[in-house]
Amino acid sequence: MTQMSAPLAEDQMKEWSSEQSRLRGLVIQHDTEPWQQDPHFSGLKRVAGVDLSFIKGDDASACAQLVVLSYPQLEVLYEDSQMVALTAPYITGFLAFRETPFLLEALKRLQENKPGLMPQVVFVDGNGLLHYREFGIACHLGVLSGLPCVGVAKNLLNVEGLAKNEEHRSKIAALQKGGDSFPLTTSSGKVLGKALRSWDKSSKPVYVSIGHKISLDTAVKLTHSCCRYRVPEPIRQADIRSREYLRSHFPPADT
DNA sequence: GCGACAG
DNA sequence: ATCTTGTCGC
Repeated sequence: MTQMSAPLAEDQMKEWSSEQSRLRGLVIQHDTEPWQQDPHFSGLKRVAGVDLSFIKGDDASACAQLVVLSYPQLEVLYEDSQMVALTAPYITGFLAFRETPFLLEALKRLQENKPGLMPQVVFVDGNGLLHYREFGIACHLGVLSGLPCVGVAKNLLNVEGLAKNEEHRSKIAALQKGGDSFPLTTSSGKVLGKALRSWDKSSKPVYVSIGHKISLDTAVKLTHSCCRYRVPEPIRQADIRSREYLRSHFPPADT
């Protein structure tokens, strides 16, 4: 009889690593949709954002959020908040194994309840190809859902020589206005993403990378076009609404 | 060995 | 991710 046992953390990470390497080959790094070819993204009507928010002392309970916004108006057309019980811990490089299952469930609910509102592209809070094994959560969600995805991280993941060193800070300082960007090139010369000044009033950039079914330049341009503030509106709305859900359903513990 | 490390 | 108010500036 085959015995199953909870793998040690290190073995679990090895399994996850090979899973990421396997799925990495399924990522499509070019524009596959008609609207992506158009200078003004004509034909793009719905963009989504996903995020998970947690309660302070509980890292196992979270509110999984999916929002669909109109484009280019960026008004919320659909919202889904769902409390979920996470099983996987947060380990840098393996964020997808912790959060993706619940994001896929949210997309599934959308498909069943409002199929007409299925998004044409999903913004994910985190990285895509800008990852240790070039398969961050944006790629993971993209490959498993089949939807075009863009990864937008608020902090730089230190992969293959990328770091917030002097040279990096210098390049950031050179970003003059919203829309300006520079490539994030690894020590081996590969471009894994771009640092983007998402709007005029932010000195701190966001890190954009390919998730699935979109080119890097299109992802950067689209991200900029979805920014009212530093963080793309779809992700920002998902964050705001999931936190609001927690505030109203799980009031801070009193004395 | 030490530090760094998406959310 | 989360703990946290006001404050300075456009």
